[in-house]
Amino acid sequence: MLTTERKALILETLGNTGRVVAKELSLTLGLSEDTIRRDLRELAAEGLLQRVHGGALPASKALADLPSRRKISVEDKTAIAKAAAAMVKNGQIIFLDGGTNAVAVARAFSKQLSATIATHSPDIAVALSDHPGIDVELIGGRIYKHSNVAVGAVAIEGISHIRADIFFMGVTGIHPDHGLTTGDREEAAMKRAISRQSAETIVLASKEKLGAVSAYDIISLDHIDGLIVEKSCPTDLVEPYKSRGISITRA
Amino acid sequence: MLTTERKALILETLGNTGRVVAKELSLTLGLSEDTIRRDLRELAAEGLLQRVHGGALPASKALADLPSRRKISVEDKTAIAKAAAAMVKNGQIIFLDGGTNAVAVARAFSKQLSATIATHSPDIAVALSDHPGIDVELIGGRIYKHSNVAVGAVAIEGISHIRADIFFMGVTGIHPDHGLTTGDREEAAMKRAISRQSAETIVLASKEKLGAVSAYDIISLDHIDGLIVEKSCPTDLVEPYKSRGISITRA
DNA sequence: TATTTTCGTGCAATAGCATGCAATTATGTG
DNA sequence: CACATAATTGCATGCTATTGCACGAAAATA
Repeated sequence: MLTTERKALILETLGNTGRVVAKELSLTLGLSEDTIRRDLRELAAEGLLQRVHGGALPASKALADLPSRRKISVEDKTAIAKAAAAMVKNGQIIFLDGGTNAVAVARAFSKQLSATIATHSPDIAVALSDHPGIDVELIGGRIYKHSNVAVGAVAIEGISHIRADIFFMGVTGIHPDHGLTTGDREEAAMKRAISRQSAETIVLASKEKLGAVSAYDIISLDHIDGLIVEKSCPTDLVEPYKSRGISITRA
Repeated sequence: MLTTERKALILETLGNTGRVVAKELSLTLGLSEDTIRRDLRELAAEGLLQRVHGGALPASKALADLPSRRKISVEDKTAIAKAAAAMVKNGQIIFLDGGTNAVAVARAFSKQLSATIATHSPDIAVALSDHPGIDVELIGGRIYKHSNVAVGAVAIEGISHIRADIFFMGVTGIHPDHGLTTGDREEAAMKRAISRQSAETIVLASKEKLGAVSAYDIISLDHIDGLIVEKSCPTDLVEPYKSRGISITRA
């Protein structure tokens, strides 16, 4: 049995049944579990499936999609979130982006904090609903399913009436030459509009975002004021941003 | 059974039914309660659900916030919700109120339904985020903590630009003489504004609301078109509304 | 208050994992 | 064809994750 053939078979099985188990595969195919595990590891590295203890699950299914994204370095994400949350002072008005990073920031706010959080993400609004000191200003609009945030003309209009002290922005790519980018045009427009209304724009950049470039431009690096990265992030990766006068926070 | 798969299943069950019980899960899945409890604890740590004694509730705070309210006849509520959801036809524009009743309606929409749902409740938006056929139009504004919905001038303004086919309204009181009432002034204003923009206004009235009166008027009975009550509701309680030409649906 | 159910923690057994290594089998290359 | 190189595979090793059980604490219930 050819390796490639076997991998195709694994993916096919996964597609049909929604899951594969390493042990079962080794029995079915008459190979050691080690080989199967190796295959699974490689397929996972290619992003074709999601590796879990005991086997694998589909990579793309909405059900499997979110938990896997969530799992990418949970500790690091909360570290970034804590650092961001600590920057907020009482009485400030903060714009919080959508996305898992931003939800982590919302969760990280101290219960003593008293501030106003503006957001176009219902998830953020829900996450903050039991926070006694925080006023939430929700931006309405058409909900863009892919990332569950409000977008469109209504949302842009809503943003234009708020001026914030800080905008905590999530991105999918930050690159020395190409600046900030994200995978969706509408979202890019939202981020751009929010940034314009904010005194400071600070980017939440988990490791995998540094040096990455996505399809749609948000803004150039000139427009951002700060960058929060993990402590574990290599110095040379952030150097290009530091030299442009962007303040780096290591969380 | 893979651990990850199991956790996904728990979350799915939670999404469908609004609650999970540790003991039931252990029986269903053939695993010890310890394992289930461990899963629930971990999911809670990730913020994916809210752990409670005996099981777990959805993470969306405002929904689980009032477990006392929730305990009041869960089946009846989903029956009302199902009846409401069944009234919606493809292509319609629906206004959904905030509150537990309305969230139940959102959950009850068939996966085949293709419609636009406008709402000033982030909880509704989140509940509908994985529904493929539904466009969500979110109304922004200041979030009113008590019930977790957008209120205020911005919200009223947002409503004024949408015209809906049906408004499913939640109330805290419906009375033959005093009409529809609710416990908060801002909310009353929102409901009034939404009702004005909707061709039909239908009230979701679980048993305990009938004959009850709260502090703030919403609108008189003349302005409502339908009433959905539980099947178990005594006939004489709904008679006053029927005689005024309001169509009664028993769920 | 008394009783039962549910929790959380520590613990041990099992299953699954990554890594390095050696043997075998393809794949080039002269 | 001969030889070197690379890929593939299974095995041994030490490590991690998962699970069920026991036991005392906490919470619900009567």
